Amino acid sequence: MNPHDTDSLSAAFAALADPTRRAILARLAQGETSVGDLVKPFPISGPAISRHLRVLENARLIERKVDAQWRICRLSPRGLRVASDWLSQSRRFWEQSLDRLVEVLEQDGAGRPTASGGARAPAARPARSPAARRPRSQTSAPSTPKRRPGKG
Amino acid sequence: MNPHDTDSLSAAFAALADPTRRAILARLAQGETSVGDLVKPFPISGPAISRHLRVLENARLIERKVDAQWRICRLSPRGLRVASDWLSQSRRFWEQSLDRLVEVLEQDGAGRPTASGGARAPAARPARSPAARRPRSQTSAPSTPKRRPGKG
DNA sequence: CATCAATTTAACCTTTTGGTTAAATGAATT
DNA sequence: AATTCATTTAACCAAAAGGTTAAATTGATG
Repeated sequence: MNPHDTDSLSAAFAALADPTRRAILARLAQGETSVGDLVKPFPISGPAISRHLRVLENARLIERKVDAQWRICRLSPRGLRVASDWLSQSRRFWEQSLDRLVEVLEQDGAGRPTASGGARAPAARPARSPAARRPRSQTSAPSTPKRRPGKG
Repeated sequence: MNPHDTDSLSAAFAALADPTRRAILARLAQGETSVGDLVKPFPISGPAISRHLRVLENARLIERKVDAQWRICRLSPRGLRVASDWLSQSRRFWEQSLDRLVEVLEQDGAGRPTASGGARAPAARPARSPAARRPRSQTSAPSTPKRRPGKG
């Protein structure tokens, strides 16, 4: 997850988050088409579709070529691959994480994480122990301001 | 693509489109955590994170359980699976489509879609009247024949 | 019970998004 | 040159998104 990828990932997911755009992509999966033909099946105006297409293009999900006065749109594998790769990798990773979690929960339901070996699944959590649960007097610093620092 | 799936797909992709939320997910992949701990690494306020968490929850990407005054967040496989499945399926489909397209382009540049098995890749194009408007050979004839959109 | 601590809700603000219609651009036809 | 068609840009608007601070809520504790 380089900062570079972050950007294009965001663009790809944002583009995919819109049903109209997904429908456009589905249509393009059947073959390249002109903008005008893409407009037809939708109840929204040409300019609206034009902007959806720009979003898809910026996300590298489609490409356009010029054919006289027509702009022919077709799928582009790039953006899709970026998103797909991120997702499948994440999923694999998360599922490992979830597996570890399940393991831990099964083998000791009372739930003290055993910070070593088993799993760091239940990782950071307010330390709650049989004997101790004091969010207040952890050390001797009771002067915590109620208001969060924040900025203006 | 039922309307039901459409909705949750949109939610999942929209949730994934934000880098902060992806960072939260990455953090949760290392183990469940309290909201407070999730806030720490980010330069934004608690309420902001809280809202990100709600978005993730609505997208079924995380779940929360209550532990005293803490809300413990953990990954949820559902939303991720929805998005991942959609993407990998789409990708497979699109790649077939792109393959067919390449095939067509390679085997006959003049573009006879061969509506049979070959590809309906160049599918819908501005269908003009049969003999209407052919682009009379433009001044600087490019190598790729400027056949008018619409079947060749 | 008073109070602290963790989190959410409320109210507000600014930017982005998705839509509209009207005008502009560019290519092809006449 | 004028017209027509395909598409984009411009200007505008309403709703959504993401952020902030202040206040409310809920649980634990002395």
